[in-house]
Amino acid sequence: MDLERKVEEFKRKARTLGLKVTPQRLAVYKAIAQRHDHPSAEELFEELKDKIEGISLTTVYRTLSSLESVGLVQRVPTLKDKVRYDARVEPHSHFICLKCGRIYDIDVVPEVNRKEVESVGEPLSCTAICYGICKECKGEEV
Amino acid sequence: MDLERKVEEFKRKARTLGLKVTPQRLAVYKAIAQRHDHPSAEELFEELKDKIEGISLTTVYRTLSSLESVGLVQRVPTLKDKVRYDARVEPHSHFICLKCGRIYDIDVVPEVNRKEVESVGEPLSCTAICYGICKECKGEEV
DNA sequence: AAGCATATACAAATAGTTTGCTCTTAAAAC
DNA sequence: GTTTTAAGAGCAAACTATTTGTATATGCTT
Repeated sequence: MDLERKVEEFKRKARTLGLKVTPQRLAVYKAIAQRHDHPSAEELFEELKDKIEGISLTTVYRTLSSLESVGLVQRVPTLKDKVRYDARVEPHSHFICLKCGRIYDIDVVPEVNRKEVESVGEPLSCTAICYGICKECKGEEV
Repeated sequence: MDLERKVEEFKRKARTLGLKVTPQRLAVYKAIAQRHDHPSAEELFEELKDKIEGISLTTVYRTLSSLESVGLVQRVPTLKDKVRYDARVEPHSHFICLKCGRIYDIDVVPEVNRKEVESVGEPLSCTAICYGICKECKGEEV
């Protein structure tokens, strides 16, 4: 889905759900929808602070939290003490590089033993995390 | 594997790897090995501060970090801005309750499309995260 | 038993995130 | 289009999670 369409869908969905479409929110959403590196609030703010006048780190935090609450973005599981977000909300998985820490998207939905999962609770979705060394880092090892 | 044996293995492995076995480290390891709720440093400290004289939060942080570096404990992926640890280092997966946030162990190793993963890098291990509502929370919903 | 490298406690620094309050603005109602 | 108003934004300050500096203490090799 291209950016244009994602943004239109964003506007429509946000308004339907009672979220005002402000320039700041639009900017945050566009920024995150264009990136595939699952940025943190801080990183998004760094990208936007010079481009968008009148945007604060607080707003980025609040925006991400609003968008998350209506399902327009979602958090990605990490090993670090920092929250990262993804505008891609369809089921997919991640590859975490153990060397550089980068998180890549992978188009994979894991197969798991349903019985085992259901022994704990009712599953709604399932994602995989693969740990390894990314090609970028492999290249540097030479 | 029972606790006794895990602790012996811990002592042996730690010393081999150049980590001194101190009362604090032993206490932290025992505490985390007995729990299955993937505690944070703070939570372990809360559990230990009255039982073990002379243990500080700083030590718990440094201990976890040392143990992690030699593979005696590992971090568990979360959505929060807080690091959680697991003394169970064999491959397994997790179930995260979307209501209470608890993280359960599940004995599952996900099947994923290897080709897709390898397009990003060289995978070393793979784990699944299932999101849903745990039985505990289901029970309360009545 | 002694020596030394490593670990510990404490306090202070840093990083990430949230909150309170006042001012502003998107968008619904007119 | 203007008005109205509930929701959003900015700033500063509070809070929570984690790390670091430094002086003292202690496992463990010899």
